Amino acid sequence: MSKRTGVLELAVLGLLHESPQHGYELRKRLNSMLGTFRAFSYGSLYPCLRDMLGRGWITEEGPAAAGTPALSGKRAKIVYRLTAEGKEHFQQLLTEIGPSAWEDDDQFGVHFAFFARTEAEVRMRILEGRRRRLEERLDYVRASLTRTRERLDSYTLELQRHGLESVEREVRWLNELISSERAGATPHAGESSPVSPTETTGGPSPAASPS
Amino acid sequence: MSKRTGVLELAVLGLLHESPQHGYELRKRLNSMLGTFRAFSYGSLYPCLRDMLGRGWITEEGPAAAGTPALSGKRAKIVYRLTAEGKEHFQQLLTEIGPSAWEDDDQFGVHFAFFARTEAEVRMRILEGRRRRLEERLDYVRASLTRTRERLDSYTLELQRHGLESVEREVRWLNELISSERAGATPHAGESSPVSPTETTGGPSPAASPS
DNA sequence: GTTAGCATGTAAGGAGTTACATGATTTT
DNA sequence: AAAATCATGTAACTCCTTACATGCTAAC
Repeated sequence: MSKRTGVLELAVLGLLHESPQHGYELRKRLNSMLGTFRAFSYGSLYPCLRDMLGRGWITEEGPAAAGTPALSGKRAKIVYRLTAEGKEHFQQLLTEIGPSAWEDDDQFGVHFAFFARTEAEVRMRILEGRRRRLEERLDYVRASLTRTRERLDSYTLELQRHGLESVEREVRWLNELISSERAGATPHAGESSPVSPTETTGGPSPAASPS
Repeated sequence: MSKRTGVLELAVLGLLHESPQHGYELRKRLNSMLGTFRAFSYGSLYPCLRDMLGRGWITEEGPAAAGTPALSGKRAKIVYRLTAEGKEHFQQLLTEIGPSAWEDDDQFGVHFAFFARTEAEVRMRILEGRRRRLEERLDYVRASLTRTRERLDSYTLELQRHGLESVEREVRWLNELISSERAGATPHAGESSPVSPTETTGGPSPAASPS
């Protein structure tokens, strides 16, 4: 009984919620959705699918059954489809959020990726929890930095500075998101929001290295 | 034969290179040095120390032996000290860098933290390797983004944008560092170079803009 | 004299990767 | 028909965390 409480499961549930897929495609969509944020390998995906199958959240369809028509020739091997239990479990995971949804970088990232399916109230809780968490981290690191500044060489100091700025940027990003959420009930719910290619959009970006 | 090729070992070697310490203190210095970048627990530190002991890179001194005088009452339990082999191994790790030194976020971060002890040529190799790696990632993600943009909701898109900007920012940071290195800002090359505790140290600090 | 922090450890396990093994289908 | 890519999977291993167990010492 492996526990599988990881991010992968949530991500797979979310992707299969959109449409049934087979493993190979799933992995590509997964890594493409998460962008620079994270990447998974087959060695974790397939065992995860097997587990989810065992729990009844998904079913698999062999190559014989042709469910969806209008698909070009490509007949994939095994198509995984979300069950009713799977959908329910997904919604539960999205709603019953704990601190890990903002404490853990990965968890937060995946939760954020599915914000379009998340209730506004829950979104706000996650964004604010995340912001609080990062501000605590900033306080702590800044404090220990002022205590030990003189003992650090300039490269280490530079690493610290860059790290701090990364986190500060993420906080600013969260601030904007939170304002946006408060202002427009659901600012972007629809399609094709223009990602402004405006040259200088400030420049957030924390990412840096997750812990 | 546990392999222990991780970042922890390198970091511990580097910290013990400065001065002998006991585990508890080591862990605090570790997490304070790495700042927002990373954190370790005792559950990984102590086994690591045990391993390094077995390999002869460090020795342990019980509370009986009072090596350094002029220490206030605080008699710590076990003090770990780097051996000659340990020092050699550390220098080797810093010099014989492979791609993992720039592919892996953690590895890069810890290597960077010890740049003050790293040869200028090796520093440059790591910085440029890292930059190339990030630019490849940018290309890849940007390409797959333009292919699948319309299929993503606005939150997912926002996550992508934020991630991309994060990486772009790190590339700019690397650019500044590389320029700075080329300009010959090498602050210290040899042994026991005094790190000036000057408040607003110019140092090798590439960022013209003060934080 | 009890809470808080210092100090050292271990067992169990979580979450994933790498490298391998295997075969089908498309492209060149 | 060879090469590339699609597609599925497994075994072994890495590296670290959590939770626990245990005591010492300083502060209130």
